[in-house]
Amino acid sequence: MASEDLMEKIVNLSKRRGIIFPSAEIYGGFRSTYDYGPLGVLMLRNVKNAWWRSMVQLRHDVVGLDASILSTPKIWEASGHLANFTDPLVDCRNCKERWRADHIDGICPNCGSSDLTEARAFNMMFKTYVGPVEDDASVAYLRPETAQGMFINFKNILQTTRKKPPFGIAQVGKSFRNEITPGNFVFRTREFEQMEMEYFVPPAEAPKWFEYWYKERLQWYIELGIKEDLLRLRHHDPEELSHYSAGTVDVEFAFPWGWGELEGIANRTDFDLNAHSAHSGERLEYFDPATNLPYIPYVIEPAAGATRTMMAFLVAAYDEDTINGEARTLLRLDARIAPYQVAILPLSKKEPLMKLADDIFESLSPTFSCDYDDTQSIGRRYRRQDEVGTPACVTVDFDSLEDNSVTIRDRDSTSQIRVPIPELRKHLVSILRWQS
RNA sequence: GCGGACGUGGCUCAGUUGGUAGAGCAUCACCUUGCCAAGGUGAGGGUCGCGGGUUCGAAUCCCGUCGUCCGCUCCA
Repeated sequence: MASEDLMEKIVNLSKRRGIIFPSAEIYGGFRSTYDYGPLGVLMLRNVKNAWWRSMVQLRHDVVGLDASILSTPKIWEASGHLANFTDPLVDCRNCKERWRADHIDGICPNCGSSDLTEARAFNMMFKTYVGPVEDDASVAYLRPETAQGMFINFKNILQTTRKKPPFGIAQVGKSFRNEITPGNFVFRTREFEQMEMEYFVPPAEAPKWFEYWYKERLQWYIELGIKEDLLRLRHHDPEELSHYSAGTVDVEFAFPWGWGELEGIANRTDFDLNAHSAHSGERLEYFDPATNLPYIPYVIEPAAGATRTMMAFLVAAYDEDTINGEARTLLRLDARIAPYQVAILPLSKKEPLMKLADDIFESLSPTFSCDYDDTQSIGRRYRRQDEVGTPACVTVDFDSLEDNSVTIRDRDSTSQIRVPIPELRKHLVSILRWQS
């Protein structure tokens, strides 16, 4: 498919089917904000749950956290974000180009003019005031990353969970960055959701775990159905490393406009624990009983964007094919990511067919996210479900009343099987490889 | 932030040289059909992004603003 159309199709589909709406449309829109609709909230939650499952639930060496978004400036002084998230920018009055003030010498590299505006500091953190008085003492920031929550709780978690390195702290939540240029739909927004894990290891083991995690994280996307050739690992050059990083590998996805980062796996060394130790006066270290010596662990951080990952799943799943000469749009989503796993479709609105379909919905909905659709022709309803990636449709027909069986129709192949209603749930669990 | 293009019902769009809005699809109701959409009848839905100006009169002209896309810049 022509890639230039693909993004447009996904944006339209998102709007049309209640996945993602541009926010505040009735007020003319509000840049870089999006609202996740009835299907989008299901899908985004599935992405986050799949991450949590693999990073926390299935591991005994990782625990969870949900830290505060509002945060004291002290955290960001220590982390370096107050200093390093600030770019001084100047504009050239002559040719209108904009430059980083610290990258040029008072002369516009484009036209040679020295008629530049004053340098304006641009900090990417959202600042606000806590309490009734807006003075310097009441300044707070919305966190630009969730990671610092893990570092400032390092001691709490060490003391309450009996964990010892190597161990991790994971968190899913919103972060805020006042990006100069948001865009590409939900790829870069000023409010976004992160899935981050800080994995604390003995310093000598850092390279080993760094490699372990970026390989592990790449596999996660593949395992959830993104084709391998749409993914790649990219090692950062030394000069592009963040202020805290001794090494970074990005997991990138082939978006319609090019490769884009889904996740960064960074070796943050002991930068953060050191910095918070120094600024807070608390000793953020691990006492190693083997050597009788304390040490400051190194941190390997896999940090993923939940919202852009959801978009990657949409892009990767989008497909158009032909059924009986008719074009069809479908999302080939893994059952774990799809908004609905199952749609229950009574062939007719006549009773007692509806009652039977209701009963089936009731029996399946505790296990699966289910949709229910009794409008218009059955073919149209299949197409509707295809379009939002529902992997299985359960069709209740007149024979069901006689043989106590229903049809399961597969999204990808459109093939059908007939199963007895008492065995329906079991069949679906098996077909969808459902695990929870 | 700069430059360019654009902004008409949920979606895709049409609206001639300014005279007070249309289509297809979608949605809803009823009928029909009854396993892979686009049969029938009917219905709802737009002060043409928003604000101001010019004009007897503006979706159509002008200004501002908000938003989208592309390029530049920027980018944990």
